[in-house]
Amino acid sequence: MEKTTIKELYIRKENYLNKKIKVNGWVRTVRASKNFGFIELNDGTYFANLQVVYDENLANFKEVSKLVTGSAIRVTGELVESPGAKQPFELKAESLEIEGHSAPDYPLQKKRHTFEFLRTIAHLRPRTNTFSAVFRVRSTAAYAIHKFFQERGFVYVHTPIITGSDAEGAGEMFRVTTLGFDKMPRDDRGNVDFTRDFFGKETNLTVSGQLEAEAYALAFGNVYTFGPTFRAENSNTPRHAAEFWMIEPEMAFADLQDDMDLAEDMLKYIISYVLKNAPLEMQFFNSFIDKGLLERLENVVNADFGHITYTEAIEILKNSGEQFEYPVEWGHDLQTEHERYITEKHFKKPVFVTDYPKEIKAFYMRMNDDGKTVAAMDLLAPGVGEIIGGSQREERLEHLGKRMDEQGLNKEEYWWYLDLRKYGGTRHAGFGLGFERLIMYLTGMTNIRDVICFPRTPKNAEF
RNA sequence: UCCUCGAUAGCUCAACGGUAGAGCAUCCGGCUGUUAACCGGAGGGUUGCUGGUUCGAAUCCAGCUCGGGGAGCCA
Repeated sequence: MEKTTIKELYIRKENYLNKKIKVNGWVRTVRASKNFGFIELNDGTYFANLQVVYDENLANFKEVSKLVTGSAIRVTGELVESPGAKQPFELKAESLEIEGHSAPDYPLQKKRHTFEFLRTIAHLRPRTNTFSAVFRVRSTAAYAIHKFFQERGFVYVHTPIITGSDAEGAGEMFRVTTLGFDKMPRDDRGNVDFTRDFFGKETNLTVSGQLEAEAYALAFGNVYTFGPTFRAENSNTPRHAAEFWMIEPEMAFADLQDDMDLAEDMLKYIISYVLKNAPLEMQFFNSFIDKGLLERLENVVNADFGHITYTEAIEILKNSGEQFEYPVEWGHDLQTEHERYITEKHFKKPVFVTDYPKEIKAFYMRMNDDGKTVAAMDLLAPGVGEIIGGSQREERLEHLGKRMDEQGLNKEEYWWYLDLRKYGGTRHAGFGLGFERLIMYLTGMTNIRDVICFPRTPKNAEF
């Protein structure tokens, strides 16, 4: 007999009622009496458990009554209407095989756990309702991203994980080496001799696939990356991880406005897709994690995102009458409190802030005609702050070289990046979306460690 | 890295200078329809670590470790 999922039973119970079925799953709890008992069974496909009723007719009745939470079992029997009020049906067990016993010290109990504790058992937490929902939504959102870009003809590019550029400018990097730490080869001046290393040069884990994506955009037109990214920053916040996933589209023959249009379309598409394809999970989050979640997401889908320049943002903040901890002044980067005011209080919806002073932005962003600002955009969203950062790239070789000089970058190391401007350079633009931050936004989860299966953060690489 | 709060049984918490407790979980027993089942019993602790103050420290003080929240860096 073919096995059935518990989700299938709930969705199409009329197909199974009063018929013999077979299910697999893990025991959530056992309520045993002298001559019969109940098992709450969960197979990871649905929030609701399947109530299994068993009695002395089971060959292994005594053993079943002693099952410990967490045990893996297979049950065959008839699905019948339940006399109990709390479930529409139940499985009357005819045979129950114990696939894997659980030890008595199984750490998950049927009562509520803190997320902090569950992080210490990251290998078991996917068996809880919350994490079951989080990682199903994560999977759905990942699919939605591919679907969005593929439907628009974007080419999926796998940029390297190991990079030879040691200054992509996006943050501290993890070094990749096969050199032994106890006897590092040294050159004449006592520096580590990387010519003896595996790649013959210093290499690191990537902090961004953007530069490589630009090369492919200037061949395919529209491309996107979607892969792991690594930052060695000592960031101890609920929004940062050392290993995370990032989506980086890049479009040739596109300017900043095209870039923002794409970002807005993409966000709305993903949200709509997840709302439609993971409705149970989204209702769960709305009920137990974040009461205003569905309303907020539906607003985002229906709202036209706000657009202001950095200079306008400074004016709004100065005229707000708010007392900010950090002073508002043209030329300083917007602080978290400033971003929150703009998106949560002033606009009450996602807002693109554009045209930042060149001093506070990366070298590759395109210089505006005013000579003071660059064609950058940050998308600020209520609740999570900066969710997307992007720009139109500097395609003019002279301007790019000047900016690299200003920021003290070694142009020789970027020879191939500069070549892209030399051989048929075009207007082009792109952005980066932190996948985990998107998942946080979609689920209402407030800690990035709870939307990554096995999160890597400073002092934490267990599992 | 800075600021701030915290760490007591497997989990969630109480005890706040005077004998370390409860609920759940676990183990044993009872119970013929349970619903975070119920009833009875049992085991379970170097109170994060190190030092100090005190007749006496889970409790007060210092340092350290780890964790939460906020900030910076950013996605």
